Amino acid sequence: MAKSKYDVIYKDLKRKIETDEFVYQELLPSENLLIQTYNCSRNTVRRAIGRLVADGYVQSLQGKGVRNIYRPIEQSAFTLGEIESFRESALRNGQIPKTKVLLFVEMSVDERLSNCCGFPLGSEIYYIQRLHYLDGIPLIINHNYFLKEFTHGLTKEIAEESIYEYLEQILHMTIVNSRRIMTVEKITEIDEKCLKLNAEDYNCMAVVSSFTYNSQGVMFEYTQSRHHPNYFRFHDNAVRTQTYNKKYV
Amino acid sequence: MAKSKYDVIYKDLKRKIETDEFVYQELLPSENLLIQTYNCSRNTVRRAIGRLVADGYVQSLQGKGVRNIYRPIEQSAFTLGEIESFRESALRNGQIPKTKVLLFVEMSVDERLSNCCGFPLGSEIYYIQRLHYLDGIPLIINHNYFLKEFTHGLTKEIAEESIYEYLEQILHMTIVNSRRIMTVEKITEIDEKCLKLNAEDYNCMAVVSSFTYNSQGVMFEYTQSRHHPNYFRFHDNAVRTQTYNKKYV
DNA sequence: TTTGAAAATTTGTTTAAACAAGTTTTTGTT
DNA sequence: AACAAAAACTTGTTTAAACAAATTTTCAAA
Repeated sequence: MAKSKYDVIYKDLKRKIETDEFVYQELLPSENLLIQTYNCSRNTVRRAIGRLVADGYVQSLQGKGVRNIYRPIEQSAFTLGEIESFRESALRNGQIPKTKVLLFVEMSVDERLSNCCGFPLGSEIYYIQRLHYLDGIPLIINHNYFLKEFTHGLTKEIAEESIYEYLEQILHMTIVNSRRIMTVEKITEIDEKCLKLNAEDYNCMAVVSSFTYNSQGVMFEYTQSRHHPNYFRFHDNAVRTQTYNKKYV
Repeated sequence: MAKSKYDVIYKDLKRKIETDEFVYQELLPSENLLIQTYNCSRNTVRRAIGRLVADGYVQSLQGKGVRNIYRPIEQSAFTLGEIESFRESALRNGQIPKTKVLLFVEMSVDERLSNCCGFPLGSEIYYIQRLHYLDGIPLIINHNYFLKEFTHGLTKEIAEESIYEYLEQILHMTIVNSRRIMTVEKITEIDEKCLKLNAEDYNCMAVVSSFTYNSQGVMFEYTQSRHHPNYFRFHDNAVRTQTYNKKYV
């Protein structure tokens, strides 16, 4: 697939950081050098670096340079700031994903559901319950609610593979962004049974609620992902915006 | 404080979105119009919009425009992608923060601590336990570990107010970025007592581990924030990077 | 009225240039 | 050798311009 120049540079720098081609705690080559290396303009190389900063791979220091502060993290972590299907995430980490469809029904939105997900009352939807395994261990129960209007033709078979692949490649839907809220909630009987949890041991779990939008600005998916507390791990990097005077060291 | 132009535009657009000056689901004024409004270049206005996209406030659609998809969220939520002290976050949400210092000691890093936080064995540190209240309710227990080398002169009194304010304004430290990991963990006796938790009710809690870096690339702070499960709420927005062919709505 | 091509409009990418601001190195003077 | 000023180098901000790509609008022909 044709890529943009800054994306190629971004990925190349990222790789060089991850493979220790750039030394930890050292400065990356200066913008001027990178411009020569990649034969591009300053803006383009700065755009790539900007993404590395957001990723927490480097920190950029006026007058000094760009310092590599990347440290490898443990596997199996879900990284924030990206929309990935379970399948994509697992494959990225070299793990073996398996998905079992517990429930696949068509229904319309009642008041309770409308309140928690925001779909209009009476909307026609697909409701899918899926259990996700990683390397044979049941880790996540997903409750997916898809607006039928935008996801025609979903089947149980598709749900066993990858729904996003179907939406993007077959229906040519453009998935734009996803708002997520993480909370801790009590486990239910379903959680207990499916994830082999023991309330004596863990009576809570991590819950990620996602609200996903297409290019029409419509929220077409609401998903509640209920994670085994022992395996849940979310990563994030925050950049401090200078509130006061900078200066020093 | 002197601000950059794009930051002024960003904040102004953000305000106009939050106050419904721009209609939900409608397109914002085109870049050309914004250029006239703010009397700036296209790059500058695009930089501001880029931040709104990252915030999940708008979605930007080639050939169409920039659509307002902002929905107000409940208060008391901690938003990812920013480094904020408890105090800053509370004040931003118009809540009354209170902090009680449970423990303030100077110590050196032992093997157990070195393993979980990454400080070199034997480093001199401040170890601070603080209980944070919001509107009178105890919500968070923080275990802060600061490298003494970079945070000289910390006192219990400062810890009762704002440590970050001290580091930035008095020591003129530049805090750059913070890596965070969210997990769910068993509650301890301290948690149970301080947060008035009941193991029958909740035997787990949300834990946010932060690794914070200064402008020298040194991780000078490790903090474990243990949140009351009932009040913990983390927000995030993810932008889908097109994996396949776009095309269509 | 419908269809389809052309034009206009919108966002996306890339280059170039200038100046500001912070840090490091060099240089010259004492 | 020590100090201070100057120069060089680094990232940060802003403007300008050109072209690409996607969508919407216009308009002419059927």
